[in-house]
Amino acid sequence: MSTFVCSPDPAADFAQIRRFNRLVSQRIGALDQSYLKRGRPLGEARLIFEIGSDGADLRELRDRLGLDSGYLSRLLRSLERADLVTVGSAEDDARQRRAMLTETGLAERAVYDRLSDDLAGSLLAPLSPRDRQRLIAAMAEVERILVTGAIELRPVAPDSADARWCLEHYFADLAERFEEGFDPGKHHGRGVDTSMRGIPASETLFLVAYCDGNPVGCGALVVEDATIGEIKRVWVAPNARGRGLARRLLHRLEDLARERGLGLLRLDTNRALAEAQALYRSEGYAEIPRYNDNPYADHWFGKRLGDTV
Amino acid sequence: MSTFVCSPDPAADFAQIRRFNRLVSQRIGALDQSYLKRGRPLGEARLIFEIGSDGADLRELRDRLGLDSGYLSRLLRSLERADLVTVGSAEDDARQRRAMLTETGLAERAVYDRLSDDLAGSLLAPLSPRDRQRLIAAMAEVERILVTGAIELRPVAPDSADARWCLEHYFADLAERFEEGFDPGKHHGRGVDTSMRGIPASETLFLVAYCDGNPVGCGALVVEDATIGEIKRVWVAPNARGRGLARRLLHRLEDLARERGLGLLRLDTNRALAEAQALYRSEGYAEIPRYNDNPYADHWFGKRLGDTV
DNA sequence: GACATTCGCTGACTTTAGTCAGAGATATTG
DNA sequence: CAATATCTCTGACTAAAGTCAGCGAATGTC
Repeated sequence: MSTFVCSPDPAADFAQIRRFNRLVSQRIGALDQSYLKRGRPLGEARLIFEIGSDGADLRELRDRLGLDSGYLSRLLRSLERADLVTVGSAEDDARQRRAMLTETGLAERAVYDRLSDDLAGSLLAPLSPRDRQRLIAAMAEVERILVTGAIELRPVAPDSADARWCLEHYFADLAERFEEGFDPGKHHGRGVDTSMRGIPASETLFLVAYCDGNPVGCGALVVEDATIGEIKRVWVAPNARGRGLARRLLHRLEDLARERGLGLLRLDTNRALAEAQALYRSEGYAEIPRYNDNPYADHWFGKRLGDTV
Repeated sequence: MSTFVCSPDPAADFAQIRRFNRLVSQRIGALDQSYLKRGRPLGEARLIFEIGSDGADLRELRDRLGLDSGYLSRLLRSLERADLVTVGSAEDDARQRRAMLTETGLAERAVYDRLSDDLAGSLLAPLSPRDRQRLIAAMAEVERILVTGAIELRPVAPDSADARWCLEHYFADLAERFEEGFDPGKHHGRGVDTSMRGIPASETLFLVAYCDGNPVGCGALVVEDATIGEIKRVWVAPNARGRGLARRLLHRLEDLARERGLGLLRLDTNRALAEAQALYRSEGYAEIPRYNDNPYADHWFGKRLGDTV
């Protein structure tokens, strides 16, 4: 692998991206549109697609498609008239409404699915098997990296809904992976527990990684005193793994620690979490003696900050 | 490199393509649109972009953007009113008209160019240098393969405008590459000359490779008698090289020869054309003694058909 | 030179997309 | 229970996109 990582010519990169954008929106965008129309306004077609087989709340549809409330209402009326959709009230809140596809609507959606496959097929058809394989691989790569770029880290309150959501999944993951199982109530370090046992929130910085508004990972920095911080709860959702997100979270937490003037970061980890240990070692964390009584911890790591600033 | 070339699961490939389409049209298409609007209807913006710095015939614009004649006219009127475009008659045919950007229009287009770069930059900005490099490479790969897939081979009359266009460029290429230069008048084999010197067209099958309607390569099969054919004029435009197009042309010509029941294919080539020789050898052509008096030929190749059928 | 054809233009039209204000039903809060 | 907020729907609107028939000028054809 070559050692220089920056492209020698940013203008060439831009040109490549522009060519790509142009080609893809021409070839795929245009085809997509005409394929998906089926003699129906595009807005309605997208709606059928987006409602999906399980139905969807109007709120959700508006958010996802970026539609005006009135406009969406009108589109749904039109689809109702065509007997493709029914709109009913939600059970818990009669103000909210939920759109469902009818039998006919489901059939229509199935057609869209097939057309979408046809489109994919039409891209692959003229290619040699070798090129097909390469195309798929390159598309997967583009997708992976674009999605990676769209993930952003935001500080949130440790007791916010998104933080809670992440922690629940984190704990469920741990319960599966630890040989001894995991019970979040058994040990509470300082801060960042779902219960938050009285530690002031200002002492805990909680980051959530969002992709298109959905949380896909988290990480916390617990400020223990003026010089020492603890890294906790670094977790990445299964569908977001393989993108270096854990490392990104770790870096950001370290940056935050440096901003606060902390000189030492510590963390503990379980023997089952091999990748985590590898990550910490590769980031300059060295194994240190036990510094807490976490029953689930098998290894303790520490890293001095400041020297790398 | 793995030996199996077909993906084990076509449905997974389709799913990958659909995910890609979705992501790209969402992320790039949407951004593109909002970037390119600049408070102007999208149609007008695209038009400014498409007219380009050299101007464009209305015919061409309609084809490229898929616009109705009346609609295009109206869009241009609107741009003329804004002093961005002038529409004048073509020199040779006063019915045809040509749109040109004014000073202001050119400036406007430059802004679009810059915005397009900004968009590219916004995709790269959040990425690590390593991911940037990978993204560019993967985009280039997707582009290369998609374009390759869009190239189609069509039989045309050897004296058609497109065939002539290819041959002119082919001859110009040869003149540059042959040590001894090249004068198409000096030698005329049977068929396929620009002049066509009286050889019945039915004896010559001429293929042109088209990409988006533009010729990007050619190749001919001259049927010499009931059993022997000659491959001639295999050429690929510089901007379409590196996609295996020459091989594709050759394969198609061989298929045509087989359909006609020919048993032997021959061809000659100049010593300067090393890649061509490599191609022919890799396709099973073996060097044979001189069979014609072409003054530019240094090597003669032959391949028996039938055994590979 | 008459005739048909091509090319772009205009007028009249429809459809699609999108916006905004307010009405009406339902839920939440004090 | 009243006030307030939330959610969806309707009516009235605008802008953009697209379609179609026919006109008139320029060109090619017989």
